[in-house]
Amino acid sequence: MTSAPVQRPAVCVVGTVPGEGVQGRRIGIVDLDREGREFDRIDLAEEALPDHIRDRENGAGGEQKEARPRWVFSDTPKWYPPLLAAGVSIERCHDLRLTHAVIARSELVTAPEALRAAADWDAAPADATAADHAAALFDVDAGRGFIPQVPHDLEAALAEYARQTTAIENASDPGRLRLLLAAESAGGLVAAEMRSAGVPWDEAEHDRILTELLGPRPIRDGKPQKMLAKAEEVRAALDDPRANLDSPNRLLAALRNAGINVASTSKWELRTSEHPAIAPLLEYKKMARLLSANGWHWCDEWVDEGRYRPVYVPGGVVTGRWAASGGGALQIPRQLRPALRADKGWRLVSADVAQLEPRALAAMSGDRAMAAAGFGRDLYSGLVDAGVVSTRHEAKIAVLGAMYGSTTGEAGALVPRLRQNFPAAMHLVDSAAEAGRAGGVVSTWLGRTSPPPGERWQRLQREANRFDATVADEQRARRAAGDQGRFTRNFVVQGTAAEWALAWLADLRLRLAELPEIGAAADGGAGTRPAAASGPVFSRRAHLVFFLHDEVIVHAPAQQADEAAQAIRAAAASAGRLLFGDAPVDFPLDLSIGERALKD
DNA sequence: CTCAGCAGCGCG
DNA sequence: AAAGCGCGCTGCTGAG
Repeated sequence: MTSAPVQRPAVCVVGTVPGEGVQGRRIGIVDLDREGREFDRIDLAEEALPDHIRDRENGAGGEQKEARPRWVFSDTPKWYPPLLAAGVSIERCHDLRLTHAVIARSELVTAPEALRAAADWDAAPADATAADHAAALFDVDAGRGFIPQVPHDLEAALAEYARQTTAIENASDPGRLRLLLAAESAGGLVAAEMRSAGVPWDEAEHDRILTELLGPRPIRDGKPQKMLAKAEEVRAALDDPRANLDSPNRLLAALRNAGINVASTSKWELRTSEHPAIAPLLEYKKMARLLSANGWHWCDEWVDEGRYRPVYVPGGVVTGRWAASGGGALQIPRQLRPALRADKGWRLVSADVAQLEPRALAAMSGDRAMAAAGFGRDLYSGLVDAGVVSTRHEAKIAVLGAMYGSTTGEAGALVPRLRQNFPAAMHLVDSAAEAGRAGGVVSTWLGRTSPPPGERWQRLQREANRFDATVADEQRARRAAGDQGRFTRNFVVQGTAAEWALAWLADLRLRLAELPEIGAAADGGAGTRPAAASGPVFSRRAHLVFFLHDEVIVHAPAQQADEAAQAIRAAAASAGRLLFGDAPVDFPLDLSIGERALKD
């Protein structure tokens, strides 16, 4: 056995190294101390990596738990899924691609030049789907449609890590940036872990819902019977037996022929008509949507052995929100929520934050009046009680209007009342909008910076400033400036809310990992869990299975559900303190424990 | 035939 | 007659 290392690494940089031995690819690992100096370097076969990392995480060789290193990865989706598949999870990482994306653009970074020059780090994430077909893409589509990946070799990782470290150290506020980057990287781990664990999904319940609403599953790709019947109902009401309901153009023509005067076939426009064809048509459209987006075909493709495994893309939205790339994780219709169902002997603990974005705004702007209006209660009702508006509905319209930049209609009429009552909050979003209108950038609370307007935007502004500019030129430019202003106005709020949510997620992840593993007996005995559905990492304790902007779902053994709920609450409180210190803003949760993940 | 762009609607 | 942010996905459409 090896003796305990004299020095404990703060950071371990992982990457591929040249030289393919008989055992396949080799992986290098460089240990850095707290000052970033290299003090050990090893290399090993790729197959040996999971065991090596497990040993280091478990403290083999005398390392204490507190001494777990931060693993530096080129791209978490490239390195972590194989570890999870081997039953290995890690505590902390530094994702070079995610970090690069933030700090190459952050206003907090004072010397971004070296980072920006390293353009090969400015790439799309490795995507499981793309990776599967990477070889084919190379052969067939070389140079076209190929998603560039970041470098995965050790030397490139070391060089980029050094550049990033320097940039962060020299930032105007390194602490804030480090907080953001740690949360961002932790998000990368969570996304991989959630995909590995999967959302427990009751396929029979899903089928039951579809059958109830659409009729039994049709053989082959036909339309289900209730949908066909509904279509006939519409055609009868239109007195047009050949009307095509699936083509917007032809549907519009059919509606016109029936004397229904609408300019488009969208929902809100159809609702204005009283014609007897409208009600069944709206029902038909809803059915068609359910069938195509989350019907049987979707279930076949995305649900396997009782687990729904969407692909998450952390940092996929410019504001810092996550995106999805496959499986539609961000748009599961509420109709289908009952299909989320805990395994036997387990529970789903679901929690969402009430009015996260306005709370983030109150906190970051230090608006004490707004914070007080929401403290310990529904923020919208708080606005009514404070006499700012007269109904909860008005409060919601006004607050959303303030954050989105509404100027007309009901929202436009209500926003000035917020400006009067919450000057600090409104000044923050108004300033952000002004910066955007002028072509500038804005930053979130922790330092994520908005992308500057593009070349098209700059051209429109130039054209409007020429001596021979037409009225149309000026209109286009003004319009584009307004759009950019509303974007930056919303960016600071949505982005800061996303930071709070990431901090919540990161903290929760660590708390859940501290919960004890339940014993084999407590696992429920025979047949309680689909054994193949998730790896050993997630089969014995509460773990995250779903995250959607301001909402988490934890799958927990029944006897651990209360502890999981407590962890969710504690993590929310911790996230608030971490970001906003002692600011008098709270982030109350709606939390429920049950076999299903039903809200309300 | 492929494919980018759009409409429409789901989510926050 | 939909105003006002950020997304993804599906199916239709018109162009090549």
